[in-house]
Amino acid sequence: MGRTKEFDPDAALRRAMGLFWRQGYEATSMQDLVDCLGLGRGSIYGAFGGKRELYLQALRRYVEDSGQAFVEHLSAPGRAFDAVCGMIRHYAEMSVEDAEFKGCFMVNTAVELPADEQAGRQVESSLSVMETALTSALMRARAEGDLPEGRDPAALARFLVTLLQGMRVVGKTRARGRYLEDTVEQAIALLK
Amino acid sequence: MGRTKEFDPDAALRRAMGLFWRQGYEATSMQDLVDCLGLGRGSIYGAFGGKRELYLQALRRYVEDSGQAFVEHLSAPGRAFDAVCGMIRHYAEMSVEDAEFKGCFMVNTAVELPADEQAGRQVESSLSVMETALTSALMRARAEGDLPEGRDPAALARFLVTLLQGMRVVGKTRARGRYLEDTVEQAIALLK
DNA sequence: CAATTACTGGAATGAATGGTCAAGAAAAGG
DNA sequence: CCTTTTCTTGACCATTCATTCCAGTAATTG
Repeated sequence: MGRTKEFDPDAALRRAMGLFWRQGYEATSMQDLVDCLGLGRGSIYGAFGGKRELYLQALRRYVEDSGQAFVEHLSAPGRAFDAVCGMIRHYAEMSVEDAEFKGCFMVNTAVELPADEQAGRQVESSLSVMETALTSALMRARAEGDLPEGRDPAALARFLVTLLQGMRVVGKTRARGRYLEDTVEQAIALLK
Repeated sequence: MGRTKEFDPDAALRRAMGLFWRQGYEATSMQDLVDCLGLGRGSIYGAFGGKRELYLQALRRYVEDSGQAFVEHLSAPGRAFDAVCGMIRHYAEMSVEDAEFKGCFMVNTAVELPADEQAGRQVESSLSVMETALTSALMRARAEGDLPEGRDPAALARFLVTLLQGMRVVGKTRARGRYLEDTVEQAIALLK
């Protein structure tokens, strides 16, 4: 019933995500979104609600997508220990290759909107996914004999979650190269 | 020669710092600043320039003050190793006690304004101060026999800088307690 | 005590903000 | 085909934005 949408809401959400990710919430105006999405204001409000609702939907999408990729990486075939090390290296590579200094959308949100309850819930869910995936990977690594006895996989996982967020912050500075190289090296040394 | 200022520019800058720190750059309006500083618009523009100039001056002040405190903590009398551990614990405590979820003004800036050259320079100078102070503390710790042989103080310092930034990010979430406790514990275990 | 100089506080500015709305267009159901 | 329902477009709204400006005021200098 009724007229069908002319645009792809999924593609529009993806574009909005990129814009919010690059510019942040406050620095992005509805006019920016109109220009970027190629839609009229009315269409955006009709499809997504307001600016904040659009942001939250974009964030949700980011959290789901990146969370899935995170879990997949850590549960890939092969030794879990190598997967964990690979993840740490991957974070450094992502940051160094990030020419736009976008960083991580989730970290950006945690920093810019710490008081927003709904955004906060998504940030915490993202951290939780990382924690769980890392914990189970580290438990597997221990079973595979790659993790020294006496190490607590859950505590180590939370430590790594914190460290990865730090890499995303340092990755937004121009001095990131020096910091990230050594961070990767030292973190991996810790695990051994 | 002319009328003297009725307000204390230093105190005003401090108040502005608190406001930008709490709210971020974009989310803080000149009206907010007028209300918070208790000054007329003209006085603010006359004393500090515009909004961005005021922000940069507030940031500079933060970077200088916190940098000095950082260095002082690490060069206090006593074993350097304990000072480093104390600093890690201090970061966790600061974050947990931060009822307003302000986080670190420098981290907030790095995340919100990664493309601003002047802000970036101050962020990098802040990281550099931390790196230097940690490196020299770790060298002292090694000389005092508290750091295992074969550890590279400079690389370890850069690793710790990254980790501390991560603690500030996680510290802006409501789940910070779990993460920070384990992060402190694991980081100190790494040093031993 | 002038004259000078700089600070003060609020009015005024035009642009930009997020959000609404109505008129028209297009698709689906009957 | 006609009605119904939704979508699209762009004009429109009140509000807020950063900044400028100016008339009034106070302190210092000679």
